[in-house]
Amino acid sequence: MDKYHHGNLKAALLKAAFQLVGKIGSEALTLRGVARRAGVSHNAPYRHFKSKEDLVAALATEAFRQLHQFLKDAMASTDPAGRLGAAARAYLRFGLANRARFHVMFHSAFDRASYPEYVAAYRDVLSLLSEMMHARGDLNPKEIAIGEELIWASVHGITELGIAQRLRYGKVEELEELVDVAVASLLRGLT
Amino acid sequence: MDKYHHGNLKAALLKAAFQLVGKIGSEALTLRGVARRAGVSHNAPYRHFKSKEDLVAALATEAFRQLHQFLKDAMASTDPAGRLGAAARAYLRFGLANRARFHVMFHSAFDRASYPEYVAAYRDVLSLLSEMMHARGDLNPKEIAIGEELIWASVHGITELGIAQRLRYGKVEELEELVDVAVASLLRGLT
DNA sequence: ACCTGAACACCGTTCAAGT
DNA sequence: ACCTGAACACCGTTCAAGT
Repeated sequence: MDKYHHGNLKAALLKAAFQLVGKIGSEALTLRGVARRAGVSHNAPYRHFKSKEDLVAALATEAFRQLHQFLKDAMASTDPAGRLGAAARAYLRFGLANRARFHVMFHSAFDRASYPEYVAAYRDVLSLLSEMMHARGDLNPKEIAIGEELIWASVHGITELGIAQRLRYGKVEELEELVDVAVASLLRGLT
Repeated sequence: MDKYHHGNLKAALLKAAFQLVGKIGSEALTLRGVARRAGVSHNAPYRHFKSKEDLVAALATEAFRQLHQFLKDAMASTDPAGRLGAAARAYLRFGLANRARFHVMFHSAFDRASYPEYVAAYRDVLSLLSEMMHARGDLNPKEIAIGEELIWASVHGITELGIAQRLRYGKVEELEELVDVAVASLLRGLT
C-alpha cells in the first residue's frame, strides 16, 4: 500500500517489461514505456538497472531461467528413452508460445560478456542437453560433442523459422514432427 | 557532378545503409544516420522510401538477391552430386561474412506481406533448395517437402548460432563440418 | 534509499519553403 | 522533381531537487 517506497519495483519493472515485449515486440520496447506501465516516472528504473541494455539483459536472463524450468518439467514427465525428444519439442513450444521473449533471449544487442548471470542461465539450459546426450551411453565423447551442436542448432532453427512463420509445415503438430525427425535422423547419423 | 539533382540517391542510400549496418549493427541503424552518411539532409530519404521500415525492407530484399547470386555461383562450380552440400556451406559462409545483413534479412520488424519484392527475393532463394531436392530423383514428394524444411532449418540454425558465436565448434571449418554432417544425416533419415 | 521534473542530444516523421 | 530547415512528439540518459 505504501506507494512511495515501492519495495518491489525491480520485479514490477521486469513484469511490466515481459508484458510489453509480448504486446509490442522486442524491437519496440522502450525503457520509458516500461516505467509508464509500471506506474513510475521515466527514470525510476535507473535505481535498479543502470541502462536499457541492463534491463534487457535481465529480461533475457530471466527468460532463460523460465526455459530451463520448462524443459526440466517436460523431461521429468517422460521416461529416459523419450526424454531428448520431449525436451526438443518443449524447446519448440516455448519459443512458439513466447515469440518476442525468444527474440530477446537470442537477438538482443547487449554485450554477453558483461552479464555473467545471463551466461550462467544460458549454460544451464544447454547443460540439460549435454546431460541427456551423456545419459544415452551409446556415444563417444566426440559424437556427443558434435551431436549436441547439431541437435541444438536444428531444433533452434526449426523454432526460429517456425516463430517467423517461414515454414510451410507451420502448425505446431507439424513443427513437432519436424523436430522429431530431425533429432532421430541426426542421432542415427552420428554413429 | 550535379550535387543538387543527385539522380542516384536511392542507390546511394542503400549503399550507405549497407555500410552502416555492417559497422554499427542492425539494431542501431537510423534513417538519419543513413542520410548523414549519404551526405543529404535528414529527410531527403523520404523522396525514395516512405518510412524507415520501407528502407529496411529494401535492404533485406537486396540482401536476399545477393544471397541468391552467391548460392547460384557456389552451385555452378560444383557437380550435381555435391551441389546441395556446396550450397549449404555457401549459405553458412554468407551469413558469417555478413552478420548484420543476415540479421536484417531475417529479424527486421517490417510487415512482410506489404513487401512483395521481399517475398519474391526470399522465395527465389528457397527455390534453389527445392530444385536441388527434386533433381536428386531418389525422393518422393512428401520426402522432398519435409526434407526441404529440415535441411533449411538445420543449416539456418547452424548459421544463426554460428553468427552469434554460440557454438563450441565455432570456427568456419568446424561449422562447415556441422553443415555437412547435418545435410547428410537428414537426407539419409528421409528414406 | 527511492522517486520526480527539467534538461540534453538524439530519433522518425511532417510541413512549408526553396531551386 | 528533388532537397532543405524548422517543428513535433518521442527516446535514453543525466542532474539537481524533493520525501
